[in-house]
Amino acid sequence: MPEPILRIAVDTPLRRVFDYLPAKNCSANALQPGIRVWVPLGRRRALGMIVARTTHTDIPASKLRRIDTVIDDEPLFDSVLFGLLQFASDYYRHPIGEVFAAAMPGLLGKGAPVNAQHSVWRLRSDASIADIPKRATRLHAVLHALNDHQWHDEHALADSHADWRGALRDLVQRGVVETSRQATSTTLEIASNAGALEAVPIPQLNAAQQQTLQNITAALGSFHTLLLHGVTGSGKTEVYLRAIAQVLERGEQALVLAPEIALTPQLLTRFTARFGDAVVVLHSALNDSERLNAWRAARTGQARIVIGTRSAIFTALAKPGLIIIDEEHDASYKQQEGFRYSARDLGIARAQRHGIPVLLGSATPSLETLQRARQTGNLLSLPQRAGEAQPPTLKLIDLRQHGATQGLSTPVMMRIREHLDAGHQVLLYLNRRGFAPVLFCPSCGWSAPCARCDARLTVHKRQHKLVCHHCGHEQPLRNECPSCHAEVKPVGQGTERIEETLAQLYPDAPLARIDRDSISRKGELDAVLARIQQREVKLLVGTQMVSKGHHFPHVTLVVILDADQGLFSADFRASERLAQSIVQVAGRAGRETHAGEVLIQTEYPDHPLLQQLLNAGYEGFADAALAEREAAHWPPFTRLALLRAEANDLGKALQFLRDTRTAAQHIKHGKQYSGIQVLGPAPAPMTRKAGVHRAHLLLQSDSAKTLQALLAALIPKMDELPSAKSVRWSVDVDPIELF
DNA sequence: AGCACGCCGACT
DNA sequence: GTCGGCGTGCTC
Repeated sequence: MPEPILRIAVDTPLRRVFDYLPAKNCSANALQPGIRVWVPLGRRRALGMIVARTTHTDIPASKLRRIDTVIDDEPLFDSVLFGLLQFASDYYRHPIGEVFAAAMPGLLGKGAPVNAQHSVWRLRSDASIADIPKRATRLHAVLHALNDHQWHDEHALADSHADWRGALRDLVQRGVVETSRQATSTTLEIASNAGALEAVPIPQLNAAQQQTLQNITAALGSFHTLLLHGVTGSGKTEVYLRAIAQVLERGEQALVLAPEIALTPQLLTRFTARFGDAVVVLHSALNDSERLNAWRAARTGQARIVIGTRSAIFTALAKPGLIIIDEEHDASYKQQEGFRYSARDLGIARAQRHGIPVLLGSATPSLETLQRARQTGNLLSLPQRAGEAQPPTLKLIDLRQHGATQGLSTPVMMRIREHLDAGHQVLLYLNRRGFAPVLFCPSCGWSAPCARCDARLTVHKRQHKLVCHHCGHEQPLRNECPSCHAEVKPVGQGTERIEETLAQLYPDAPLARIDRDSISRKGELDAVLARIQQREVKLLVGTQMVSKGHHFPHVTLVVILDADQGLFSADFRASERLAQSIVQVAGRAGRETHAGEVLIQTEYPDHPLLQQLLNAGYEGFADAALAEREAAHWPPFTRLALLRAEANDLGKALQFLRDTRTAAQHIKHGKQYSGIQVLGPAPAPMTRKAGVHRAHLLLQSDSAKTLQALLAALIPKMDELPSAKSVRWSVDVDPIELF
């Protein structure tokens, strides 16, 4: 009988698998899909994942090599997760080996055992105990404990002698005792202790929360995609906690995804206060072994609740019961380089494969999710704030009518004063860090450019630097124009400048700024948040960082300093993002007893987007935006794939994409790919970034299926194009950034 | 991605 | 005379 052939995914950027012969002295049954192996690849050894067994290969026998070592004795991923990863590799057109590598903690990718291990010892069968002197009581004490010739662990030997470790070391050295490592067995606790740990009373659910929870409970046990559209402060988290308690009652696990920025200590405290050490967290601050331990705990079922960021969607789970994706609209769920997956979309696919519900929560759902929920009817709403809190009132401030000095209009300045005088806190939002976005010469019109990007340098006054926010390049701040030697001026507003202006206007009000420049370490953010909580800070200015996840219960006035950045963008998603930002920031206001006030500064108060948002809320905006998307054939009514190319000169990138376009047209002619538009190629909006020139080709399709079929045929052709050699290119399926 | 091979410039 | 620059090609 011929030897089986193993198809193995290796961690390389190659879009194919490799065939190998079984390892020597290895039972064929040990080689199952999902098992990791070490294989020779070229001149190196690589970690591979068995994806299939066959009996036939087209690879000539002379080229076939043998698996080196089999790492696992059971598959790392269960069949559902394994299938999901194969699907993801297919769907996102990313090399399968890299997909597997991305799905496991780093140490597993380096060959670490999947199960926790501990040392064990036993008496060697050929041991000659007679040679050990009688007076060596320490050694004999340990030998006595080992006299049944079985493997013993630390617990079994610890009582034998005070220095049992030293004795074992000696016995191993004498060749009397042998040592090994055994998998640490774990017991899956099915009994739930949900609620038992809560020291503080569990809040009562209001009627809407109760209804929502009932709907989620009813969905447990089968696949549903549920959208929980709950306004800020409506008590989504409490609903999650109650739903999770139900999942634990069923003896199942819950997987909770959140954006990194929303994984605040407060949120984690809420989970651990309710569920104790049943919770594990997977976030960026963990080191490799902590991450592996959390992952193992989830896989064995010891951890009943897993909270994590994007990549946690790949956590192996012993008994999954519910997937929750909080802030599902957040762009950070889409990986923006390499394996460009969406954790939200894979979360839905995973739930479907497990036959469990997935709960997508947001105050500002993505249009994709909203459209899906409207079609399926699985829309759960929490339209009101929980408790006493009132919704904030939104008002536009017409900058053409009022003008602004240093970015602040007169009505805004007055309202800030009034709120401060009433003893309240004020939050100002500006999504632009630094002092000013441009350093300008009024005499000759020069403005400081980045040498490597098609962008202006941002003025950072305090650090006395000019910084490119796209490539990180820095140079000293200058006062003089390099071409005409006139004095140069910072133009426009950044958070640093607003902070300075506020300090001058309200010298009595303690001030804090929250952006990437003022907060470098996570601890600093917590410290500032604590000062705000304790009302030591009265004025708060910040970027996106302040708009996500944090609660500012004493803030009664929110000012959106510049609403106009997203109004006229070429990117069809810009208006959605702007609406989400406005609603999210507005949600920071008035979360306690005082009603909040939101002032939005704009040059375009009549803009339909702002009008819809003010008059009809996020739902009204979404209706209008969806109608626009449908008319313009944008997602969610079509599907996109973006082909990006970069090269040291733009011509090469464009030439490659023109060749790609020709190849795509060719494929389209050969088969039935109606409903696919090939748009471009075109230079990227910021063509030169960090010294490389970038261009795009966009594929737009009526259906995901045809788009997939076209990509499947097109990508191998792209690999073979001669013009591919001088460019770096990548595929982005369901892109969210079109540049 | 690694990792080699291979063919042209500045150094002990 | 070598060390080493990164273009090109291959990995079952």
